[in-house]
Order: sequence, then structure tokens, then C-alpha cells
Amino acid sequence: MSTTLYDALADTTRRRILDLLRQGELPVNDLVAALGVAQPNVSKHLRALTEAGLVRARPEGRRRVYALRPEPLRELDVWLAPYRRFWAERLDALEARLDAMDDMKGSED
Amino acid sequence: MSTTLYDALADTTRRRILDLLRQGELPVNDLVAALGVAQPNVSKHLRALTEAGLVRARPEGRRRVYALRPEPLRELDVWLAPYRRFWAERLDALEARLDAMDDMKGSED
DNA sequence: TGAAAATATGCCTCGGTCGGCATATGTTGG
DNA sequence: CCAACATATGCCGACCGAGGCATATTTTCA
Repeated sequence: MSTTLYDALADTTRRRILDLLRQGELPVNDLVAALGVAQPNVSKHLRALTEAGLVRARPEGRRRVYALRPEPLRELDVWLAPYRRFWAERLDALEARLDAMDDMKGSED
Repeated sequence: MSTTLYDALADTTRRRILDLLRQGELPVNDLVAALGVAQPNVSKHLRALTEAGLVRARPEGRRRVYALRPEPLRELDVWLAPYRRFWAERLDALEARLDAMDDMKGSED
């Protein structure tokens, strides 16, 4: 019980669901159609996402409309933040080398 | 075989390893000591991280010194990017409310 | 009220993963 | 070459997660 943020994001289908919900709220059936995944499985993934706090369901008639709840992703952003400078450094080095190659000019390809 | 980025990050111990390697390269034994995890398991996690491209091993005498390879994390950053505006919006709303409360003033805590 | 629509839940199986443990592999120094 | 150190790998048992499938639950509407 209680799926964590990282576990929730480990599954491709769940990430696809989040990507879809970024465009706006969607009822389960629309997600089923868009994903090409069996409805029960979609519901299960939605449960995991709900437990992780990444989506929220709003009953609308006989359907349940799911919406994105991006707040938990801030935790991921916070975790990721210290790493950003690392690949920035590397990119700088790469660009420097590319610039150097550019200076020397030569054959392309 | 072939652990993917998201799978690699789903495990807490592996994220801790990355966090440790952010401070600099470390041989396996130091990781074992810092993590309080059995050596064979650390080696297995290092394998998964290697497959995901998140670390690299450099033999040094009879040890293997592991270093961070942040490049694959850019994929995560790219995935995360479109979500950033969402919680930014929400934060704006929250700040607005907090400002409003601030205006009204009141008891603290 | 009763049928159908929309969704959730329960059960089963399977493949994968984690930890514990023993052991293989490789490296160094004597 | 041998002993020790450092690390990797293999095997095991337990468990968790995912998909397939049937079914329960809730809601609507005629």
C-alpha cells in the first residue's frame, strides 16, 4: 500500500497518463482510449497515481474525471536540482570542445 | 537486464548512492560504509546504475572507484520541464493567498 | 424499477527485484 | 605462487507489481 512518488513514476503507462492529463482533465474512458490499455489496468494505475498524490478524481455524473496534481513533482525537482550543475559543467566542456573544433575548421560530417 | 533510468531511480538505496557520488568519486567499500548496506547488494545497485548510465567505474589498483554520470538525468529534467509551469501556477495562487492573509495580519502560529 | 454505462475491485499468474548468503574473480605485496 | 583484500556474481526465497479477466459498485435514464 501507499505507492511512493518514485515508484509511481517508474511505470511508463503512469507517466503517459500524467502526460495526457497535462492537456487537461480526462475521464477514465478517454484515458483508456488514448492509452490502448485495458480499463481495469488504467483504474489501477490511477489508484497508484492517486496514492502518490499525482492525480485527483472529481465525480461528474457517472464518471470520474481525473486531473493532474503536480505538487509532488516538486519533490523530484528538488532532488534533481543539485545534479543540474553537473551536466551543465559537462555541457560547457562539450561546447568548449565543439567551439575549438569549429575554430580549427575542417571536413564536415 | 538493462535497467532503465526511471527504474534505476525508483530505488531509495540507488538514489542515496547518487547523492553520495555527487560529493565526488568513491570506491565500493566507502559506499558500503556510508550506506550501511551489505557489499554484494551495493555492487548490484552499482550494476543497475551502470546499466542506466548513471555511474561509471574506474579501476584503481584493486578497487573500483565509481563516479557520477549525470547525463541521463537530463532526460528526467526534460520530462519534468512541462510540469514546472503547473506548480508554478499553483504556487502563484498560493502566494497570492498568503499575501492576502498577510495583508489581513493576525495571530502567528 | 431495471438495464446499461462508467468505473473500481478482487483474484490469479507471471516475471522481476531485493536482500541474504556463499563463492568466484581479480589485484597486490611478500 | 600464496594470503589478504576488494569487488563481482550466482543462487535462493520472499515479495511486489503488472496484466488478464470476471465481477461488484454506482449512477443515469427510460
